[in-house]
Amino acid sequence: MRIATWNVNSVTVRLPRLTAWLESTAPDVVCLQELKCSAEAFPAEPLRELGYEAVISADGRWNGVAVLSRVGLAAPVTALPDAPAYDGVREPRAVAATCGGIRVWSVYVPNGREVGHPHFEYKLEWLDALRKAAEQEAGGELPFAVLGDYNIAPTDADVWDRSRFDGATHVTEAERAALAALRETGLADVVPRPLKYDQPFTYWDYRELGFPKNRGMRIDLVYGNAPFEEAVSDAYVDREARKGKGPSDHAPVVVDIAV
DNA sequence: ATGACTCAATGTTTGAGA
Repeated sequence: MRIATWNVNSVTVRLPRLTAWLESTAPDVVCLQELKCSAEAFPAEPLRELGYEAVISADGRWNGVAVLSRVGLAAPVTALPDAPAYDGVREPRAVAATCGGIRVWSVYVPNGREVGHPHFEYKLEWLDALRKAAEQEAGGELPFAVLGDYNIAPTDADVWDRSRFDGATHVTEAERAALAALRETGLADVVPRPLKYDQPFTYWDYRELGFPKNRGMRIDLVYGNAPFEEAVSDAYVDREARKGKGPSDHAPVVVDIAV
């Protein structure tokens, strides 16, 4: 089975690239983030024509997540239990489903904006809610993984120049401690191989030639439990999908698993 | 070449992304 995660930065704008990528890559399950559309505007029909069912959580302008599957969608969940609200709103940042014998969550972790900003506290609280949800599922026999845009670089090697990140979000001890707590539920970081260069970056800023200069970050992660991790046969970042006209600023992470 | 930001709505500017 082939499973992928991709922050598409607007599923409506990216639809032509998404459908072409689905046809060329042929994943069985895809976790999407940053749909940036209402539930009504989600392009369910063109995806169905390619054989994919979808479970989504979306409410308009920002955020929005989905799981696409062509191997079944069972036991869908469309919100993270006990997720904190921000400005009084519970944002659509997590969905789950069981697809072909694998339990997956698609997550879009809050950005945090700046250290000390209320959004940063929100990020940490949201990650704690995710940890509690993972505790319920990570210990089972079923292959289980939380895939998505975590907005955290797990190590200093996961950013292109650590000295540029002093005082910034995405690299702090508090954020990395939240990731460590998530791993302690029984999950491991499935690190993909890069197709070029040494580091498997998954995001490059649109500005200032970020991609051509490979000024990237690894912030799109696959956290799998033992049955999942032990079945992984390959994992890579599809940087080809970041090239050309009109890409997302994130590249997909693709995992092949012997299930 | 991989090329100098992009997206959606609050819409001709703003907020967010990271």
